[in-house]
Amino acid sequence: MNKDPTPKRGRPKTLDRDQILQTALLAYWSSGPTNVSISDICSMTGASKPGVYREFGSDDGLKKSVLETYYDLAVQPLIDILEKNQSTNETTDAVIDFMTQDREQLGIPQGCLFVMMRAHAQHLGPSTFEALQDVRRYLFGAYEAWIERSKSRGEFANIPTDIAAQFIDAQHGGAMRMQREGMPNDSIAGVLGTAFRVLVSDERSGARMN
Amino acid sequence: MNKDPTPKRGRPKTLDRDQILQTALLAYWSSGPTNVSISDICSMTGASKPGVYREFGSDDGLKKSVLETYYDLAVQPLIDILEKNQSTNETTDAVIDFMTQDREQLGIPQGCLFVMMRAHAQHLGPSTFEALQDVRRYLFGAYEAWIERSKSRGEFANIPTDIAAQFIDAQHGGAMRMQREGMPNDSIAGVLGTAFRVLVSDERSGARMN
DNA sequence: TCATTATCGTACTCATGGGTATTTTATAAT
DNA sequence: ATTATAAAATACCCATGAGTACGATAATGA
Repeated sequence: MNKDPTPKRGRPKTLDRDQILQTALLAYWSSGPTNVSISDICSMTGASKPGVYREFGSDDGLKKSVLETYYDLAVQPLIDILEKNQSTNETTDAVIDFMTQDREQLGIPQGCLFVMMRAHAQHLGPSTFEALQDVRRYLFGAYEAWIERSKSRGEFANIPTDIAAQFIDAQHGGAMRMQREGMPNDSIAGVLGTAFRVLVSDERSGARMN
Repeated sequence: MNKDPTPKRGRPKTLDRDQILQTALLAYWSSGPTNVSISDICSMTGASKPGVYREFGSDDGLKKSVLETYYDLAVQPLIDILEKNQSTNETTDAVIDFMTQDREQLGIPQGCLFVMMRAHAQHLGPSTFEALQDVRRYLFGAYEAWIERSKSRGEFANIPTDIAAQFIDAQHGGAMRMQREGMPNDSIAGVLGTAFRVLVSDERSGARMN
């Protein structure tokens, strides 16, 4: 991959930043962001503690970088679904499918690291907290833009945009918690289907009566 | 109150169990159940560490007792609202009012200890976890009984009872998270009002179009 | 008065976890 | 070859937090 375009002085780096990020991401995601220590990550990756600190500065710095990685991996795809210009019903269906994918089959942990980090925000350092707020802003921006577009097509119920965005966020958080608590994905999809029915404008409701 | 009906042998107990429970309850509730140590509680109450361990056995035992206290204080009142035989719309309004009370004014912390403990379940000991499952069962029992009663009066939408119960639980969790994140109570009430609209049977909907 | 009983609280142990001081080693530039 | 540079890792520091050993103390009962 990286053919060292500018060979640097000093001892060459052997620490694998990406491997640490991936390992930490999976560990935080499956065990909870506050249940994995730097030492744990070191023993999982074979890296040394000072190596990790040289690369990420602190626990806070590592968590922040992991959250950024997670954003690209799992949040942006959700935003992409919202930005694909489908009908409101098609979008809600696609969002439900996305949230209730079979994680076992995909080899990724249950739940959502972003949602977990929000629940543990008190335990996180300042830069992770900042990154968390950024992700929140991006996501709400995407929700609100989607809602506005839906409204302009007359496909959205008469709900203030900010309230509707909060509502969607709450359903997402609830679904991710249910998934972590072991609820089957089709039950979660049932709850989400019920919830999202409220978003569709009254003339069009009944289109999804599963 | 307690006039020592059977004066016991040995040095009389000076440790104030109730004071510790109340202090721990408030501390867990406002700072998060995993952000308060036994030592913290000792310095807040003036109790000694061995005293606390004599009384509650362990950190886990204390948290379990606190959760039981919290149940009586904040969960049972919600169940009481559900069991008061009002119309479905009256009940949802009462539930929304209950969830969006001005906590500042009442002198109690934002959010819900039960919801927080669920989010931090991985950090809790086995007996607290058991108690948590008990509370969950009681609450879901109350949700489902209320839904069934509503359905028998023809006031409830055509949603499977278990799915509807999960939906209500998700709205509760979302509302409590919003409150902790500083969202104003009337906005939270707006989200809840939107959400609960889906529960009312179609013939009757429109009764609450705030 | 003296034994018995049960609680009290100081002062510990032990493990964990974030973070670092220090020495060693591998490279590039002179 | 020698010097400068940057990264490597061992072995530590320090704070915190759960949990306890143990001697002191305050009551009852004989």
